[in-house]
Amino acid sequence: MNIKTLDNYKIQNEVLRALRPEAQEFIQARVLTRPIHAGDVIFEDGVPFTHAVFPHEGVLSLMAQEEHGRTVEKASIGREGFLGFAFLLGGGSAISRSIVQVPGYASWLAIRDLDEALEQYECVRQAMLLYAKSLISQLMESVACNTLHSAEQRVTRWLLHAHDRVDGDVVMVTQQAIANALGMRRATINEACSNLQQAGTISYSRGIVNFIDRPALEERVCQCYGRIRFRFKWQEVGTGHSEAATDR
Amino acid sequence: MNIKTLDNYKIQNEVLRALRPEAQEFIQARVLTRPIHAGDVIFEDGVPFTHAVFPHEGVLSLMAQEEHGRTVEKASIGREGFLGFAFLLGGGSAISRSIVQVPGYASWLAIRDLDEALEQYECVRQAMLLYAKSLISQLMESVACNTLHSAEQRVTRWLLHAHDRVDGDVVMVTQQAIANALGMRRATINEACSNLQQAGTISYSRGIVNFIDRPALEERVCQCYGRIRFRFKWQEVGTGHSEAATDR
DNA sequence: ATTCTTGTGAACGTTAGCGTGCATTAACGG
DNA sequence: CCGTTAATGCACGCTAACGTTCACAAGAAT
Repeated sequence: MNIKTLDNYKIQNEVLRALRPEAQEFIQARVLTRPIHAGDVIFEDGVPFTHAVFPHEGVLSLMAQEEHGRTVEKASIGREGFLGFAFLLGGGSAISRSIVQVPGYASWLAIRDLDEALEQYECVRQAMLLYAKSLISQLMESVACNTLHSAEQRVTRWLLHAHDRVDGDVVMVTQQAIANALGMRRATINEACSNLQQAGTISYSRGIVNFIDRPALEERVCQCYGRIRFRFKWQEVGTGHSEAATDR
Repeated sequence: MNIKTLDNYKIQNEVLRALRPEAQEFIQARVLTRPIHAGDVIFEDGVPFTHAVFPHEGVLSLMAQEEHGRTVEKASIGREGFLGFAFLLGGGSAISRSIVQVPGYASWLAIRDLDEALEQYECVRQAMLLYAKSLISQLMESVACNTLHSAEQRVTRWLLHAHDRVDGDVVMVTQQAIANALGMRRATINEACSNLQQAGTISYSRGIVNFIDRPALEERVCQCYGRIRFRFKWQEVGTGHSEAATDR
């Protein structure tokens, strides 16, 4: 794991960006920001939290591990969220193994500092609770999507979420990684990606996926994608308890 | 929907039971408690909250509805939780359609009163946040389970959860209802239940499921069941932010 | 230049669960 | 008591995804 820290970077994490300036500065002065590399393990399952992690670019996956070696992503986290919400809701340990699925960079904040930020700035708790709610929505959609929708739709959804979480139109990810995330065979992913490429929506080679025609991708994906996006967008705009009846 | 209220009943909802006596009395004085019947719609998707609902017995399902008529349960709620957590986390409307899957009885608390309880008693917020965390765990397990495990294992898990949420060894539920909850055909459920019955673990007839050999059921179910149970149990015992590193 | 590793493409037979439709039986309401 | 409805049992062919294995090519390492 590369431990070199970044000196100059853009705060792209949306939870951090939603904070009031003074809270943001407080946290900014205490975080450690560095690149995250594909395959890095951020937390092991059950290990006590030492930090909260705020991705600015890239994708983290909370992975479920099956006896027989199969895996699935229980949830994925990008710039719209952070890792460590279990601490916020009243626990001391990571809720599952978290790994880097798409490289990028992220900020580490020691739990001690997070605790202080929570006490000092109400907006921190509020932003984090709002993300917890969005996460619940994401999870609910995932339960439904994983149960009801086809392999190709799920691959498409995964790619779109990944695209949302990086700058530009290139996502660094192999078919094997997608297979692990979706709990499918690589062969199944291959077929889906091959279809998408032939349709001219993406192109890819050796772990580099290019997004060519996003609108076309969005037409192929199931509604789950849009619903999850909407929740997160709404979160960005939301201001707390005062929303109208459009909460879906 | 039966509107007759219950005069005498046992508070079996574990969120309510976890509260300090004064908070429990405050809420107790304001709730309306009545039976819930299979098929009742508690909230429609997107409708503004009017109440939080605390089941004492029975099962509520948050249902996802697909274009083609297929459905799945995104989450299920029994006496270990409550309906309305989205309000707590910062939203005004139901996050999805909620229906009664297994009959029982539940307490309704007006949002106005809930708000007051949250302001007056810290333990209310704490208990509810802890449930939110458990719910996230439940959802994560469901994502994994729905993706990786067999129909029979999932049926078994569903039945065990239902059993946990009623008194005694009888669960009122039809195969069709289970099929809707799991997003499968009734024929698939039929086969699974038939196997379970032949193995002597349950018996059933016309919407009445009898649990005969629970240990045998627990041997057949996937680990997802145990993990979810463990989270909820831990929640009951938990006292907030002070847990050791056994949070899994 | 040559080996080695990693990512991709494609093929095999297998199977769990699907969509459908129909028969049977228990309970319920008049 | 009987007709109607709801719950269950089962059987048909079908297909999406599975497990496995092999081949090939692009980079990386030596």
